[in-house]
Parts: sequence; structure tokens; C-alpha cells
Amino acid sequence: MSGVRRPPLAEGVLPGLLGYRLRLAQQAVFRDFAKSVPGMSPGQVGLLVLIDANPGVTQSRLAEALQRDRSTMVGVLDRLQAKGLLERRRGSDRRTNGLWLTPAGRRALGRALERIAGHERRIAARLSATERRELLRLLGRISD
Amino acid sequence: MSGVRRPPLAEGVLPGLLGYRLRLAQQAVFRDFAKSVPGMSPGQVGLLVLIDANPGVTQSRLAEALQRDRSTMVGVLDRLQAKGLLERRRGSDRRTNGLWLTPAGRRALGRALERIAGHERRIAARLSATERRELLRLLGRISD
DNA sequence: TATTGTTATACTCTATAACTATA
DNA sequence: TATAGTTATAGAGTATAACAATA
Repeated sequence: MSGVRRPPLAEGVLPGLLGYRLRLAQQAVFRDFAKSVPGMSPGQVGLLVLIDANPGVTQSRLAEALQRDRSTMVGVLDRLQAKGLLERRRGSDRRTNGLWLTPAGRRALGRALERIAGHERRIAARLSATERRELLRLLGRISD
Repeated sequence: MSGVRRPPLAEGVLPGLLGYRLRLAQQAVFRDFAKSVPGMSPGQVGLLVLIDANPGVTQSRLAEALQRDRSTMVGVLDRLQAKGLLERRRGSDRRTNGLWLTPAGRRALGRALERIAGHERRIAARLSATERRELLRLLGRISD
């Protein structure tokens, strides 16, 4: 057994900080996501959605949209391509790669989005519809 | 020049997802934090606050509170100790290390918290006092 | 036997600098 | 000259498995 009764840690100034509370919420959401959508991260699903909604988009445009360095995209895309979820096709400007989901990628994305529906229900389980809308609005005021 | 006029990327289903909007907000906050508190991450400051508020806390207790593996703490604490910000002292249960901030650690934490005050003002700049409180409350409903 | 800290190892995400091929 | 993608390299943060010291 492990009923070892330890007083909870004092959190000092942290609970008053918006950044800290946001980080805690994000970590809780991340843990539920990992259980709900095994084998894919929020970032990976986000990338697949972006490519699906912008077929032929280049790596650089994606990097710009995500505020990441070009070189960061290479490995991230390599991993998704290695799983057979996307293709790089050389563009008419032959410096560029256009990105497309493969049929397997579209199927995997569809399955992930089904799982995410349940995940979203769980994380918002303790919010009313009004509160959920209000939370989205307030988060928007922070992200610009 | 780079006035290259590109249509913004379509975001597909993402903007309707609470998890996505939370992640965007968190990333925006993280970027401002990095500019505001150079050389320290939110996680590192959080750890220093926890040790400051719980002097002598063991690595295992910290790992448990942060929901991280024991082995994860080793490297994280090594880095802060290498910067001279904390000490490990062997406990009376000689399997344990008690953790304490050094004087330099307390000074560094004080400086970081001063910077964080400005950071917090900036990220909440577009929220009224009421909205800020409401956001904290709603985030709490998500983190448990 | 169980717990604490550690090591060895591995993987993801991130960046900077330098290279290549194209434009 | 400038841009797109890549490589080499580095560092933080995360995990699992196994080990030594201690309880």
C-alpha cells in the first residue's frame, strides 16, 4: 500500500500567475490527449490538419505559420512521412516541396479527429456551453 | 523587401478546438516569457519557487508534485545546480536529497519574479480585472 | 522487499550555422 | 544575391529499464 499521507507542497506565488495556471491547464489537456490519441501528438495532428486544409503548402510557409525555424520542420515532417501519412512533391519552383496527405494520412487524420471529439468533451466536461465559449474568447485575447 | 502578400493559411477544424486554442495561448505566453526572463524557462522558475516554498523537499516529492518521472528530475536539477542556484543535501534518511536554494538562487529567483510581474501585465493587457479572474477560474475547471 | 537517486539510453522538439540547388 | 530545403550539431525535456545504497 501507499497511503503515505504527505502534506501537499506549498506552491508559493505560482497560483496567482496567469502563465502558470495556463501551463497547468495545458499539461492536463496534454495528458488526456496522449491517452485519447495514442501515437500522435497535438502538434502532429495540427500539422496534418493544416496540410489537409492547404494541399500543396510548402515547408517554409508552414514554418512561418507555426513560428518555427525552417530547419525544425524537416525532422517533424520526416517522421510523419516515415509513417506514410504525407508526401513531399517537388514544386514548379524547383526549390520548394509541396506537401500533401496520402490516403493513409487522411484516414489517420479522420481517426484522430474522432478520438479528439471525445477528448474535447472530457476536457470541457466541467464547463457549461457559455463558459466554454467565454474561455475560447478570453484565450483569444491572449494569443492576439 | 518582403511585402510578398501571401494568403493566410486555412486552419481547418483547429480554431474550434479548446485544446488548440489553449496551446496557441500557451505558446504566445511562452514567447513573451522567453523575452522577459532571459536564460530561464517557466519550468525552471516554477521549480525554484517550489523549492523556496518547501525548503528541504526531496527530489521524489517534487517529481510526484509535477507528475514527472524521478529520473527526469535529475537532469533538470543538475542544470540548476550547475548554475549555482540550488544545493542538494543528504537527508537523515540517507537515500534522500533535500533541496535548498543557495543565496544566489534566492537572488536569481527574486530578479526573475520582478521580470515576471511585467510579463504578467503584458499577457493580461487586453483583459479587464474581471476577465482575468474569470479566466483563472475557467482554467482551474480544466486542470482539476 | 521497497524506496531514492542515479545512469544508460532513446526520442521529440527546438535552434543556429553552413551547405546545395535553384531563382 | 536571395530563397527553399537540408545537414550537422547542440541542448532541453521527457521516458523506461536497470543498478547501488539504504531503509
